[in-house]
Amino acid sequence: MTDTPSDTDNAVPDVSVMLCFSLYSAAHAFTQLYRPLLDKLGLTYPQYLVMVTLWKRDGQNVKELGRTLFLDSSTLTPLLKRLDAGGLITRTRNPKDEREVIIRLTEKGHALKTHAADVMRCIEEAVGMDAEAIQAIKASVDTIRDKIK
Amino acid sequence: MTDTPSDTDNAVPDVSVMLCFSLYSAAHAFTQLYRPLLDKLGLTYPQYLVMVTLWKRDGQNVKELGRTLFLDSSTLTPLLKRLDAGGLITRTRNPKDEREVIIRLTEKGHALKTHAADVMRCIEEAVGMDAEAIQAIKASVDTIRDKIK
DNA sequence: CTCAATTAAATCGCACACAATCCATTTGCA
DNA sequence: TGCAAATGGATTGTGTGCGATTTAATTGAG
Repeated sequence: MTDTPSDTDNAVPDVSVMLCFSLYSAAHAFTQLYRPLLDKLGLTYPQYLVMVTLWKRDGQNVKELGRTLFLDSSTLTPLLKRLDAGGLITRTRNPKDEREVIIRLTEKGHALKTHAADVMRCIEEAVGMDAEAIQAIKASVDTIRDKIK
Repeated sequence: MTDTPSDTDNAVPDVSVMLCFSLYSAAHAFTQLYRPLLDKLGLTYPQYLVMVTLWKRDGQNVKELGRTLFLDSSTLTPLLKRLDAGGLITRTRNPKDEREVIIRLTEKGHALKTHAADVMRCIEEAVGMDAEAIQAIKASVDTIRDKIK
């Protein structure tokens, strides 16, 4: 029996060497970074992602939003209800196909886009890397995500 | 008014160009990849991270686990209670400092380590990249996480 | 034309995350 | 020594995520 300090087992990988943990903890760190900024807009981070998606293209249904964000209706429906309750969006059935629910920005929801520009600037500043370096990392991460999806 | 297809606003960034979204979606993709493998062990992904940490070094308190995993007691306490209920760990106050709760693997918790090796092999195979490429990406992601922490 | 298969949302149950707060123990300084 | 500050966990409340199931609308094969 070798007596190592604090019972360390060197045959077992630490979480710190696992790529999945890097992504897990980095994603959480970003959520934390966004939180104080988004608090001012009354949004959570996933709600912000939905708003960004709608600012880009208004009038999408739940399925389309889900394809973009990799989320399904069991996550989106309650989230969208909260945005609705906050007066940022409306949810109406598509008359052409009553199965679909079309999400549309309200005036208030549209107006919030102005403040979002500040948020993005703050994030860029916090990351503090040039656009090329960021895009290179992003491309690598996307490659892995698409491989395991 | 330019009439673009589907009301697309090109002045707004899509989530697909945001690094934070890449990390967010890649982290979720990993959780999905792990799920069927961990289901066989009766673990969730965060529970697995705790077990990996304990397999590496047994007998840590909640604070230490939290520092490693970037989680606090409000997340860890309920999670550890579930591992306790599942017979994988024990939770006992430190007699030297009654504020601390020491987490120790049970026989059953220790035994699970054997199966974990299979899990890791499956994950590596699914990612399908050489160790060097993975470590390069991991290093970049860690750099960003540490910058924004 | 009809009814079974498919599709889109919603619902339910469980397990994270995390801010805010509370409680018990320990520490440290006046 | 005594007591306020600090520390480690636990608790509460809100908001995701997601598997499994349900409901309603549409589609398509016979």
